[in-house]
Amino acid sequence: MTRSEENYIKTIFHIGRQGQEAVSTNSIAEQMETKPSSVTDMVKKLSEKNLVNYKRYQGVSLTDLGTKMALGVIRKHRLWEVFLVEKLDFSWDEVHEVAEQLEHIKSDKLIDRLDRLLNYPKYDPHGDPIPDKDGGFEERDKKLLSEVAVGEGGVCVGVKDSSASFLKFLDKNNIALGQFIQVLEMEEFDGSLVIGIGDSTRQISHQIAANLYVKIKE
Amino acid sequence: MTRSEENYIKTIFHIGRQGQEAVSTNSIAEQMETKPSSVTDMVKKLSEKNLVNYKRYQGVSLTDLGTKMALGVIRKHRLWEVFLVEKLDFSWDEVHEVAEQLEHIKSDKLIDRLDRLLNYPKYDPHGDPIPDKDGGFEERDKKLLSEVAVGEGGVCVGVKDSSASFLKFLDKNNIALGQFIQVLEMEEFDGSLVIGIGDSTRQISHQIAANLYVKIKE
DNA sequence: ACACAAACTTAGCCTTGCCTAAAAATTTGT
DNA sequence: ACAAATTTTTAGGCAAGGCTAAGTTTGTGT
Repeated sequence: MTRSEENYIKTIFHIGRQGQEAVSTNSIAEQMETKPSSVTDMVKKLSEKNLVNYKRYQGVSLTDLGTKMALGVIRKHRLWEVFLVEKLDFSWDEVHEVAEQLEHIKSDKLIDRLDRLLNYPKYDPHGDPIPDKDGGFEERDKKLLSEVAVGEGGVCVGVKDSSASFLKFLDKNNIALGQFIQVLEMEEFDGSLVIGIGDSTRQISHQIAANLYVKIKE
Repeated sequence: MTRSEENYIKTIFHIGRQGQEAVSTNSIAEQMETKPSSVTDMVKKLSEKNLVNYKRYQGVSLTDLGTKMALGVIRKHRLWEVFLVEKLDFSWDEVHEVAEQLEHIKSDKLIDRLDRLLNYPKYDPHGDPIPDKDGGFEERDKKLLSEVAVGEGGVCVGVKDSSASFLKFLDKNNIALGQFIQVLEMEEFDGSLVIGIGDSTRQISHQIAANLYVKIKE
């Protein structure tokens, strides 16, 4: 697979995750910052290589082979992200861009050894699961903070939006994975929350809460 | 610079090192396993970008800017090689291929942090010097084993040929960087040597000796 | 000195991956 | 149900980086 093919497959996988339907040409184009006509071209090529199912005007979905390839690229991406944070002290808002490049390096041995060096991590710095060698992975049992009942709380285990700006906001407000967050109040009017982190409390907008995943303590 | 441009610049640098003359189109083509006509095309492009000096039919040489770029790529290549050996337990015959891919990753922060992780190494696993951030590097004071006088010896500090087959041969014969090698005898007829390594002695061909660098003990 | 070989360049073509403009299919609103 | 809006595809082009075949230029041998 070429670098470009890998990027398409990966994008189709990501779009396909939220909504089992066939993925539309336009959504792929938008996500990849390219034009729909380019997507059509590539999708035909991927279809010939048996990586996607494609019928004109009907959108695409990954074949089993395509899914396996996508998981391979995602595994690499996320392992490199862990490497950058754990070994090179990158912050979690800096890793994506570089990992986008590193994910295309072709060497099974490299990625297996990297996995070992990092001690077989299960989640990347944003809390997303890292597929294993065979493509298996377990999504963590988690909930958006915006859906947690007042009075309850949980450990922060991931972010939905992993844009640099959101991640930087979290850093500024001392919110990080592993922290216990408690929902103290919820404002009816705009859905904003008062949350407790450690000894302090903070007010956060609904937007923020709707992009933070927590794991409820049973 | 594109990946391809980087490869050309790097190749021109390497060929230029042994013989200060302008580098010929054919030698570049041969080294890169491409055709001379392709080289001409690319060399024109590099010339327009002020990376090489080029006059039709007269060969090319790197400009200062080109040299700086070449050293940047070589720095990355060699640092990644150290990483692969030191952190991922690759053997020295396996690193080149993967480093050829990794050397094109674009991130200054990445390479500086990698340098730090590896503790600012001065030499790669084959004994070649690693340029620093500004392109400075010191070639080690060294001698080919084939040129060492009988009775003398030195510490093995590098290889001239770093092909996988040669490196594997050295592994098989327990020859590695850092080892003390003594020239015990030299056969007039074919230039082969009897050498001492640790407690044992071995016979090696002139070919082998002419590709091993040692540093003479003063 | 000059013919010929070797080295190099040019011309024209190919593939990949992208683009714009225009046509076709599908979906939507009433 | 059917015209309008939207989505998707097709057609035709472009730049990068390669290739082959056919010139040029340079260098060499006698």
